[in-house]
Amino acid sequence: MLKIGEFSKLSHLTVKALRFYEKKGILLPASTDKWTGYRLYETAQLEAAASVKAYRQLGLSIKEIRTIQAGADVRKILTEKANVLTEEKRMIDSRLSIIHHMLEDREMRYQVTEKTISEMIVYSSETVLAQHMDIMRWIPSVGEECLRLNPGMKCADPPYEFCEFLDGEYRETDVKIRHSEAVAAVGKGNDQIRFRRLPAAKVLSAFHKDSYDSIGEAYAFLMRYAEQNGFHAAGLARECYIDGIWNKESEEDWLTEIQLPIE
Amino acid sequence: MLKIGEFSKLSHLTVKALRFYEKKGILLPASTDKWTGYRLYETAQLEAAASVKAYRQLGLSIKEIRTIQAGADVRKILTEKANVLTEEKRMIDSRLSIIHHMLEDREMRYQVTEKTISEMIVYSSETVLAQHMDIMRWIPSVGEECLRLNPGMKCADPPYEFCEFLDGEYRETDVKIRHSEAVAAVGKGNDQIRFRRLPAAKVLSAFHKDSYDSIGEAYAFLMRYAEQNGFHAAGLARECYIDGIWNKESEEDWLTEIQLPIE
DNA sequence: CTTGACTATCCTCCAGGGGGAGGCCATATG
DNA sequence: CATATGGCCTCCCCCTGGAGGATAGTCAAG
Repeated sequence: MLKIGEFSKLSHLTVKALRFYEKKGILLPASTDKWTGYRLYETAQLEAAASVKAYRQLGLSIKEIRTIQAGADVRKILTEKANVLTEEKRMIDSRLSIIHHMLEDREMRYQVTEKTISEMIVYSSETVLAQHMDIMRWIPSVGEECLRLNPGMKCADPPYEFCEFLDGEYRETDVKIRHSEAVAAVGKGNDQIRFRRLPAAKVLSAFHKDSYDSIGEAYAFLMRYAEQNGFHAAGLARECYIDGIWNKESEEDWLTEIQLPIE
Repeated sequence: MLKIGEFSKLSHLTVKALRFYEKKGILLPASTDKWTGYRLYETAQLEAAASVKAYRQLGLSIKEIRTIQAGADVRKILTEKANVLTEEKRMIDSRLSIIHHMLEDREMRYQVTEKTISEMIVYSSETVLAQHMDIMRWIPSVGEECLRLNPGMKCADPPYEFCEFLDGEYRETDVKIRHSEAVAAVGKGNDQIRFRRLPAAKVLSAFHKDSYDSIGEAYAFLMRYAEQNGFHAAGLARECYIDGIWNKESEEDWLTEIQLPIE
């Protein structure tokens, strides 16, 4: 019979771990001294200890080890664990790719996040604007017309509104643009305003805090980011206006989010 | 000014997380209502929220984010993180390899663990035995002779004793064998007994619980295991006797550990 | 005025032990 | 005989990044 310290040395498990494993019921001492409370192990238990240690080294949780000891299908648990590990590995690869991408970038101006936009109902309208800056006059007019068509119409909560640029390339003039705004329910459209269900989407998001003049950089950054980190664009980028001329005086404070649908 | 729920929806961070981030000091609300205690955020903080979210998606801890915000070198932190992630990935690859190896194995009789044997002093002796089973008579005689040479000699604590088989191949007769036992200090040797410093070693370990007749399976298993999971043998396998004829009657209860030095 | 939706604080829980406090037990030494 | 040391016991707090729940106060709409 071995005291816990001796068994600890032989099994290469810490005393703490042995006590913990007893509490969790995956490695019980062969007996316990009734007077002193000392845990007493037998050499034959080294095999069981090694088994626990092997499973722990594979990353199995205490609970999983317990179910295995209770007779659960080892293959099933291991297969599940392999799937989890494969998934974790993909995650790590993705993070590593992003970190390397960030390290190559000199300025580190943009922080890209991945998020999920849930499904919603939007109304959309398209037009061609002579100049990009006309956008801030055009959007309110669309909203007003839609409200005229659908009195009492409610916007979605949280509000969500964006523009897509339909030209394949960047243009300064004659910009073809589509505006969409999320609403609570489908309403009546016309030849310009069309209601539709916008499916849920995963997007890469970056915030651009500056005047619109330099917003092209944000687009470029996001596209490069997606390309270099294994994402595939699944639609046109969405431009969401957060702070702008309507609530901030200084152009430097304007805040715009670019969302690039992926997958 | 946005209440926490609104800001939560816009930032795609949960209310709980926002409160937690405030407590940790990495994302403070722009102001707090003195009467109600309500946290109030500004749209401009969406950028900061996105930054925190981006770092969290990279796996940075709260503390790391705080040091970055405090002006620490982002590149350094990211480089360290990349190293950690690379290490984790290697670990995952190793575990996956082991799991697949286990799943291919039909019986799953042996559990292999990796452990580190620390440096120690041993005395060794070699001989050629007519039969494998003679080993249990030979080992005690070596011990006695060593004790005669070094009266009062102390064995190491924990005890560690093993045999290596010096023939390149498996043999039933004329087995060339080396026995080593760890002791507290270097002693006097002779032409048969030699003291030496055994360096620390990483080993793969498997327990064989059965009579010695089938111990070849354990060796075979361990070798195949090492080969298929990217380990490289760095010495002869060590056979450590734990339970045997000296304390267990039934051969089925005999317990032997095989340790294969690696790296 | 009521009601339901938000918000606040505070507490517990998760995994796998690590670290340490405070106390009992056994052996070895002065 | 007295004590010093070391091993063992139990109990409690700590780490992460929040999630979930209890309870109470607040806000806006009908």
